[in-house]
Amino acid sequence: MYVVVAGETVLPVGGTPRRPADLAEAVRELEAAERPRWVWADTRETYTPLLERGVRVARCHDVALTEGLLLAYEGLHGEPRSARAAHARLRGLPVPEEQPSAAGTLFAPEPPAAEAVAEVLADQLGRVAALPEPGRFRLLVAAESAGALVAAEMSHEGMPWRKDVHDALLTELLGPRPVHGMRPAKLQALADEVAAAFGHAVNPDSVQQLVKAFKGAGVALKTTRSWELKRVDHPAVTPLLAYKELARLFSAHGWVWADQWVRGGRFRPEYVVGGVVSGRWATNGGGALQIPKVMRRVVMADDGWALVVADAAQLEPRVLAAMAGDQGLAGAAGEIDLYAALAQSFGGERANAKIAMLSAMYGGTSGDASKLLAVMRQRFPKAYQFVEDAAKAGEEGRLVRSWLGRTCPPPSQRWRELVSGPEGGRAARDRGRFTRNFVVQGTAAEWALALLAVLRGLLPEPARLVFFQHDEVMVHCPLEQADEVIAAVSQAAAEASRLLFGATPVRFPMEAVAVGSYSDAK
DNA sequence: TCGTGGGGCGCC
DNA sequence: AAAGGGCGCCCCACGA
Repeated sequence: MYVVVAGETVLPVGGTPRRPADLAEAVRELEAAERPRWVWADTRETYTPLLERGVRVARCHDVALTEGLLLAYEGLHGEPRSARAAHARLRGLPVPEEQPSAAGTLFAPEPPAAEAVAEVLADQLGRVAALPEPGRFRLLVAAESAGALVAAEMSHEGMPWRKDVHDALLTELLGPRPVHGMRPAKLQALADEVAAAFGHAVNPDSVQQLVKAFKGAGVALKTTRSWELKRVDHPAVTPLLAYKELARLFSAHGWVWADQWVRGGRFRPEYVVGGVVSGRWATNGGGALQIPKVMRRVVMADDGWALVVADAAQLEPRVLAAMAGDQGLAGAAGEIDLYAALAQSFGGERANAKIAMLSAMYGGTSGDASKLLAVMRQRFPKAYQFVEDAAKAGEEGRLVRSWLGRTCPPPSQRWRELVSGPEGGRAARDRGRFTRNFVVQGTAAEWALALLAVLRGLLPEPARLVFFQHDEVMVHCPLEQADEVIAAVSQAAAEASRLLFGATPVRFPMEAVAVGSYSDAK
């Protein structure tokens, strides 16, 4: 049973619309009685006010996300995908420009009428049914929509963040919080050391000034990337590397960041479901997916609570093994340490096995990669061919799809021009590396979404998902629930694997640990 | 003064 | 050890 919510209207599909006096209460009652699949134009917009009223729902169909998936499948990646745009397209009307949906939008358009949303839903269900693999795409739509529920819930709940511990950490590393516009003491000291090493003033944030200063000291640099600097013998290098590391902490996750993003002991980023073409999430401000490892100690469970942290081990090669149906690779992927299981195929070296797999999935060519890829081609021909085919499709300007049907963007006009020009080979190879990776990364993202959707349904009250980062989840729960949550994670991983791949020898281990602080995980 | 693009680096 | 894929965000430099 599908029930549309748009504005203040509730419309059971096939029934009559009504405008309850209290929308949240009406949703709560219907959820308890019928467990419908809720349909709305935009999950964050509609679901967040419900969450604020303490209403949670089990399932939904996000019309905009689904439209985006369908448009991409149809080769129309990037076309306006809002419910409003989809409805206009359906009626043959001019398609409105996409409005930015960031939280800060002042003049958001009126939500489309419930009837319009219902029309778009019917159209979408029809388009899905006509696909060659409707079952897979239905799973994709369900997982993407469940992801939208989780994202809204995590933004609402927030990740536990101890502002006092954060301040202490920053003070320890950088010195006390400076007045506005100043560098913290330890950062300034490092900047001074860099200048002293050159014998004149240099802004360590300026690439140009640094390259010039090193040139003056007889050191030719192409870039000032830290790995290149590490090879340079000059007294400025050590303080400069230290400066770069701390400057990043200060600017990206410092006091100003905390003032903006941490309230009431919780960090509340806005997640963007499907924000990455491969289906990974992005964030809109807050940098939640780039929290430096050194900062993990700041993420602490409340008193009497625990953080259950779990990440999927070697997810991408396992996904490749399952998709390609490569028996040899799938055999290795039946082990907990996939790379160790592959080592004997690659001269007994686990490290070589890892390089071979990563190079196959990313299109690597450097160092020993080509030699190791030749071994992979011989030992694991189906897996090798699977990513080669994806790369070839990309080079030829064709579309590739993930396991469930998420589709990469078509090549741009610019790319088509470039590819027939003198630098064409380079452009073609670049796109080949992208599509090669897309099929793997996209399917890994689908597995993770499925995991999230299942896990969400297994969690006991009042446990809450509070973080999700590509292949890693974090649950905040009362201490006494930790064991139950750990078991739920394993169960969800197994169920996600079954949902995507059915019976497969490939295992997707997801070991969860209960900790007091994020930094104590792994 | 503002927007944009590149360099650099955090995460997976 | 780095590189090969995907991002967001900071800063600087530059041009309108």
